[in-house]
Amino acid sequence: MASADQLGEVFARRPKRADARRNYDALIAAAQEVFGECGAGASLEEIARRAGVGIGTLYRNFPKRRDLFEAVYVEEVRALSASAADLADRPPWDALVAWLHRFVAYVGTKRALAEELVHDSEVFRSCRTEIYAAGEPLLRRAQQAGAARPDATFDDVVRLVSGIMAYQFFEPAQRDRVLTIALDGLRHPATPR
Amino acid sequence: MASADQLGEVFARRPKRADARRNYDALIAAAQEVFGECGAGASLEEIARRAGVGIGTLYRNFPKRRDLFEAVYVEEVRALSASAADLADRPPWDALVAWLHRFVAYVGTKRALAEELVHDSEVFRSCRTEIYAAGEPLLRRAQQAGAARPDATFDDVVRLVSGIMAYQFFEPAQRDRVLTIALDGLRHPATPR
DNA sequence: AACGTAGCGGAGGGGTGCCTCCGTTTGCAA
DNA sequence: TTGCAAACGGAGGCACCCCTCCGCTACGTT
Repeated sequence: MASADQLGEVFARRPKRADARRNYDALIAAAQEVFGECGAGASLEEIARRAGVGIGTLYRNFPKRRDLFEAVYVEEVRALSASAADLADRPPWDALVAWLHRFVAYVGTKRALAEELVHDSEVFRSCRTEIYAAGEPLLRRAQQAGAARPDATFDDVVRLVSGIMAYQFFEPAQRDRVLTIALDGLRHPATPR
Repeated sequence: MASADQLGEVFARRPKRADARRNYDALIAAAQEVFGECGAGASLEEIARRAGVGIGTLYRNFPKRRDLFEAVYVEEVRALSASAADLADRPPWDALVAWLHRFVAYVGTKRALAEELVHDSEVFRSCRTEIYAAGEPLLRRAQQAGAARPDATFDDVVRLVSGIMAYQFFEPAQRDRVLTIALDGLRHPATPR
């Protein structure tokens, strides 16, 4: 499967020597932080600084800015994709909603990166495939059970939810209220009107 | 009213001499473009370049980056706020939906700016007030007519819609489909479940 | 038509980030 | 323990951006 290959390939770039791997991981963690705070244009030197390594080390591991994006991105996708498996035994609608809740955590960091990567990246496409492979069955199951409207595609749902969550909510209560409204729209059958 | 004062004040900064006003307007138009493309961190020199004026002219009109943000922002709010009046004679639900459609155009540019301005800006607060004054009656009217669920606040609706629209949709058809799902959630009475 | 001044533009100094290159350090295999 | 290849780090050259300053331009008034 193409997607697994791509993700595995990125993962395999991880260096083998102990100190090198430590630095590599520190860089990804720092990048996750800094990209989250400053967006995709964040300073690479700041990332190296925060990871406690020299700028040269950053460039050896990630020769291009995009390489760092991809590594961070893949890291998050792995976690998200893995979490879909736990939900198989829940009722269809609940499983979908629960997974979407995990999805939003991932969207938080993603926003800035995605805009950068979306243009043309094999890795981005693979990640997309990976996520869709994890989430789409949940939607289909909910639709077959009559819990979700049949005219929504999984892509629609992703955009619906991620858009809402990209906004900062100062009150968690409001975030849940807004998500509820959106999910009510998803739950009901196609608008009769 | 505080909000009108604030917006008027920004508007009054517009210079009087013909050539100066031309430049001022060109700068705002260019800024709208460039901020839209590059986000809030866009290069001011690029903006001046694209407006066809010297960098000095930019700085005379907008001494601080924030001043330019505010001017762009106010410009959009004026247009949006004005457009609410046209909708008074439409049926409640249709009026709300129509206004929200105009709202999304405004959100496009806003995204990056808002994050910058939200921190502490009198102007930002005024604009918020202005928009809410324009849109909230539309929601209330729809609620009173039984077309919109009563437990949604206007703030909820704003976040719901702006979040969705902040995403880039390559296909307009999909954008409409997603918006329909969300608005269906808004239309139906509170989830019985 | 003539003039005073508001407005113009862009050179230039200071700062920051990008990326390369190479002398030094260090993990690990023998 | 020793040796060497892999990995490190940061100095430095280049590019771009921010913002100020001042000699020049041209608008609008009289």
